[in-house]
Amino acid sequence: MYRTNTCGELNASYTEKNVVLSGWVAKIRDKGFVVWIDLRDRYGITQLVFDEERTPKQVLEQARGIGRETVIQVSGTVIERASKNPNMATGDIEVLVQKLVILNEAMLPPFTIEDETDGGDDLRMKYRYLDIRRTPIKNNLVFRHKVTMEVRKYLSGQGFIEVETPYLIKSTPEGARDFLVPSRMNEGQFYALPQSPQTFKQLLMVGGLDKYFQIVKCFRDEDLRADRQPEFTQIDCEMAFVEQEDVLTTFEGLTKHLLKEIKGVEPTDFPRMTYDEAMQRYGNDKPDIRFKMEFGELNAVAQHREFNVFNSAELVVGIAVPGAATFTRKEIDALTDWVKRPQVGAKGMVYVKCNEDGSFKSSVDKFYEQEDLAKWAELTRAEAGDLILVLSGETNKTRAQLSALRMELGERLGLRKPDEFAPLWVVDFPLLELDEETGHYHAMHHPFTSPKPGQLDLLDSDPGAVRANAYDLVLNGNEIGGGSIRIHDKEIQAIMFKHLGFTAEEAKAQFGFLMEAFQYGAPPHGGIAFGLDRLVAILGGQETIRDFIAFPKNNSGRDVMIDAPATIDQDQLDELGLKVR
RNA sequence: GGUCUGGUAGUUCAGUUGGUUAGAAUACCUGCCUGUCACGCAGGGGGUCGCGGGUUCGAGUCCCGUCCAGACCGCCA
Repeated sequence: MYRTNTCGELNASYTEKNVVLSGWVAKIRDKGFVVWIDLRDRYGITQLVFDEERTPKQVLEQARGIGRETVIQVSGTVIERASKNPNMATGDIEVLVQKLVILNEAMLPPFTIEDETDGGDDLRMKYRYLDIRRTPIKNNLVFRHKVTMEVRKYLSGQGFIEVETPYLIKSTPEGARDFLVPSRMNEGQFYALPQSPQTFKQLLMVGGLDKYFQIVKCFRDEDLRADRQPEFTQIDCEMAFVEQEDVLTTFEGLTKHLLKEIKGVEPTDFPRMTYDEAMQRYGNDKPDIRFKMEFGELNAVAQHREFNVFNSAELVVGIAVPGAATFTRKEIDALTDWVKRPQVGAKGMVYVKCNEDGSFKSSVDKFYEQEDLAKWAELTRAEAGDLILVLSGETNKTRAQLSALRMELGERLGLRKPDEFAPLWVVDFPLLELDEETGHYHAMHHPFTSPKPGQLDLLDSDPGAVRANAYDLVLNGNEIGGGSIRIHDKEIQAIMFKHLGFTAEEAKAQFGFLMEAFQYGAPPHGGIAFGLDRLVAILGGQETIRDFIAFPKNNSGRDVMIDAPATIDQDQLDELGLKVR
């Protein structure tokens, strides 16, 4: 028997009991007459004690020579500590060791296995199995387990069943790039790994399963970010005989359940905002509504003077930064430089300080009267002591720039509190989006999304104006879920494909199986998919998802631990009929 | 595809205007220490300054190229 107890459970009630513990040597404190070893396992740390009076001499010497991260097994007696440590769960006791067995020696680890490690990200990823020994990472993985258990519990309780769908499927030209898998038995042909189980879950609805979910890996061969991995996990859901309202209600329920069970918070009903409103008020389709700083459009009160920058702009829009009138000229210049960086791309920035005495001091005093600036303050809901920042230019770009500035300031001013949760639904997304490079429209969500009733005719006259039965669940400035009511009619699906630039032949080749299924009695259906990694990270109060994934990829899509991707043998290539350029 | 930041001891970092033998902390090793828990004290070992080229009397420092890492833009139906 390797252990009678774990390193996290012993306390004063075990005093005088004989126990066997196994774990890793986290730390040795050799005080001469006495040696302490912190023994660590998944459950916690228990202090082992060896001394000159009570420990066999040979065991004491053994303890002195042991290295960090060695795996050991000890037998001994639980005793009350002479000096207790109230900061640890097992701090009242220690184990007086009589026998020590080295189960496996360890090389010196390249970084310290402590909560605040000295290891950088690169090293931690290379030795991820050591990183996982650290409490913060271990806790993140346990936390993720809790979230997925609650998801399964809740959805199962609501009558959903979990169904697995295939990972080896067919490549589709739309959307993200596919990861491809060559088929040995069908030389020259390839499977693709699914970007999502979209069509399969729709076919499950045609199959009559009615309520489906799956916690499932999805794959997209696109560049990574702090919150984006090439393989990631979705909570994928679909329901039959539902309208948008049914889906929103069901998954607002799931989200509330998670917030309650995981974070102990009970939010009110989630606010809803149309896409257009979100863009107008926050310049963003996933607004962080934990803080205000809402956009104020200033065209009407800023385009009647001799300031040509504003007069020639499609949009003049500002935000009021709370309490920021005290910013120095240097700080404002730095902010101006920040919005002028290529990543943001603003040409310049106008500021207005709202002084405590009700007067205004701005960078455009030469052009505007105090009463003009008072109107700006009114429209941006600025109060005395605030700083109004104004950008101008082409509408979409300017909104994106001001939104980036708003998020940055929210971050800097500490308004994006990780323990506060502000969910909302963004609804009525556009059905189509114009690709500025090609001049073609493509589906904003995906090609199976249904347009709002009665808007089919608009597809020809004004495609950009058609709204979809599509919705996103937004939490703290992150899209954590998105879905739609799907098309379940073959004719409408055919019209959609046509507007997306598919010929009838292409549509049949790519999605003929789906169109065919629709002819055999497809029920009205819709669903949603949550990004589990992102959801877990946000619930855990962090924005980077890597520490909530056991073995994540780095910035360039590499697994630096196993060193993948890698080249393969010529034999393997030959067998697959492949030639590498 | 692009923008920016970084790469110096096992690790995390400092290194001024280009100037003598490249430092600190931590980790590691040795010794001491009668209750530690970030133990303490004394001593010690440890460097291809990412790599290649250039400028210079002289390069960790400046220039060019390149590789690696991170953040972001594009991209992510």
